[in-house]
Amino acid sequence: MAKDYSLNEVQVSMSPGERFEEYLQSRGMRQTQQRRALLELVFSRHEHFDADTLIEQLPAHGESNHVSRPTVYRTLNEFVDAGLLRRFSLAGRSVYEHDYGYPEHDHLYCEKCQRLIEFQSEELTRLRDQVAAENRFRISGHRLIITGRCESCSRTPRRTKRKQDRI
Amino acid sequence: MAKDYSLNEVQVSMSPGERFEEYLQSRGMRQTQQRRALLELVFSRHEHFDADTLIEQLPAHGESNHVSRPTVYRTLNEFVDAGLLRRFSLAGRSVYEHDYGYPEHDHLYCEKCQRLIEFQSEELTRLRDQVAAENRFRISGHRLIITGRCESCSRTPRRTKRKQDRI
DNA sequence: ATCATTGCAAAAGATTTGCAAGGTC
DNA sequence: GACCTTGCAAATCTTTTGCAATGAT
Repeated sequence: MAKDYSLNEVQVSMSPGERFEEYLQSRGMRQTQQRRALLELVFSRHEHFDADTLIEQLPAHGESNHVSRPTVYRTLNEFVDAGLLRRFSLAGRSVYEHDYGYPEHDHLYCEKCQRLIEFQSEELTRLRDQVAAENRFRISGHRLIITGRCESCSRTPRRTKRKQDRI
Repeated sequence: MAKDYSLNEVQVSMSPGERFEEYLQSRGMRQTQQRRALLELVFSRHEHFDADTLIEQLPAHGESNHVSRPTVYRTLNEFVDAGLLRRFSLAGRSVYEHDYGYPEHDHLYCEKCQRLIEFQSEELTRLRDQVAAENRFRISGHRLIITGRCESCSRTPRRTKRKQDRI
């Protein structure tokens, strides 16, 4: 299910931390405890996450390395700005994933277990470029989400009624 | 820019109104002034819209055929449920478009003028089905959004800094 | 010392919900 | 008349912001 990260890794010269440091310096911004803690947490694993999930995984309010909610949001925006993370909207909220050093890919989204499964397709890139050319459109990116049920959830009876999905 | 609706129209036996009526009856729900007004407005033109835009286009508070905000949201959910409208998330809010009787398509999204341009691609459907098959994934639908700049916005200098997009 | 950053509280934007009054079948 | 719907107000959820205190360079 999870893609083989190393096989398709894009060549990068800096670690996410180094790249972020450069980003901060170039803008007169500062290294802080909070930014370091979040960078570490975010790049400690390769998963999709939203702001709330990230906050849950942070040390609790009061413990060291805790980061307040507004700062989490602020820093996620910085990561996106710095090209470290990519963001997209799913079911009404923002979902984040690694961007820096990670190959372009798209997703299968299981409406039952809510899991995102990655896949890569060069054909899609070609198709995308062709459509854009036909429409004289200057591409900055794309996002394909195929919705449905993953293999294991297909074996299960119909899902129970849940809050309507807003893809 | 706008697709030729009639050329690719899917064969349908009922009008949106008839279909919605059937949906209501089958669930013991009622025809109301508000549902009629919204159905009429929504199917009077083929455009993408969000709840707020729709509300702006409704008769003002006090005039006949006005519909309250909560009822607009409730009814949009019903339209989606009834298969009349399709919904997706763009820049943090829900966008709606005709579904019933309208062919499957995808979008180019101009980050500058925020316009959605439709396109159809059978190749994409094939690609999607193939990816799903490879992952033993049972498809219910998909959504491809190509972001960038439309032709006319490409001729313009860089866009001014705006609230970050959350595709 | 200067100026960016944080946390708090509060605001803001989108959407939903409880409930009493009103409308539809 | 039964019971679904509406509108209002208020709640909820996600994300942002003003501002005084704190921290980084």
